Amino acid sequence: MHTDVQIPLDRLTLEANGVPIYVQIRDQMLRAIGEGTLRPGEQMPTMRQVAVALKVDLNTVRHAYGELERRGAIVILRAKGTFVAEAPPRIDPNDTEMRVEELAHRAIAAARAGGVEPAQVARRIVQIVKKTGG
Amino acid sequence: MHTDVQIPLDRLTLEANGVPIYVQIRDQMLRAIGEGTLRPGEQMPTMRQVAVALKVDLNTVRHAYGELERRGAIVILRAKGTFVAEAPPRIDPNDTEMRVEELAHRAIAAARAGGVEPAQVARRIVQIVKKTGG
DNA sequence: ACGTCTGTATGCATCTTATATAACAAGAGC
DNA sequence: GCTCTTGTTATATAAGATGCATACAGACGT
Repeated sequence: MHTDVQIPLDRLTLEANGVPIYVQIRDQMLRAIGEGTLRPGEQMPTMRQVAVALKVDLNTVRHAYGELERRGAIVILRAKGTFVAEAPPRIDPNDTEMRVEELAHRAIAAARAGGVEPAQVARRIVQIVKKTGG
Repeated sequence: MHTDVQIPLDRLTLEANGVPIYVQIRDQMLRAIGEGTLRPGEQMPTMRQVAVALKVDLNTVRHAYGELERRGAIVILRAKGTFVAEAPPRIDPNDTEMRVEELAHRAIAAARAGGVEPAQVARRIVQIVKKTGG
């Protein structure tokens, strides 16, 4: 095997700032996916690859990947690997509505906690999506 | 006794994202100080005020304040209160911008993972913020 | 002196994080 | 079939984070 997914492996870093390791991994991966550094369907770095690269325990990486899966960002396939999730089919308009609501509130909370104007984040989202296609 | 320091107290929020509480408090305070919302010499919210406002243990707040002191951001005076240091650590000018970038990308990833158009979430954010004030 | 506000400190219980080790299970390729 | 890779699970251990309760100590205003 040599389909090397090292693109995001090199960017992975850990800071000793009190933030749990699995949170740092989870958030950095999430960002990589949002950026398009990792594209839908693409293989993610192996749990063991990440564990070795960051010198952390396999279970810690699993914790991070588990959260990403619960959020629908990735799909974990036993014995095959983990992959960036494809856009799931959304048929129920009501379901979509609620999801949007929740996502919006989450984003607002995150922005405020980060000392940032939510509207600014919203504008940036539109900007990025417009440029990258969405 | 009423020199109200509630300015930053209202802005304090806690997210259930795996980041330790004391880290969230520490970083939000650090930012408030760095961007001048809390000015040098000004009194900080009392540890107990923060504890009550966030419904968190006093020791947890103390942990956060302890780190702020070690970083030279604040000065703790027993029985008197805690105050913003005269020369608090400067904040990276690009900090806000980088944070926006991070938040935007994460939001995009979260939206797509939920099968939702990021732009739709962005619109809803603006809508909510406009109504609620922010 | 007294009461009240401030930070400081301790003990205990509980949950979470992280590591280390080890084994197990399923797909892919030879 | 065998082997390699991948994720999965389990156990033990240590350290850290959080809460709750309780107490202590110093400064200040009256």
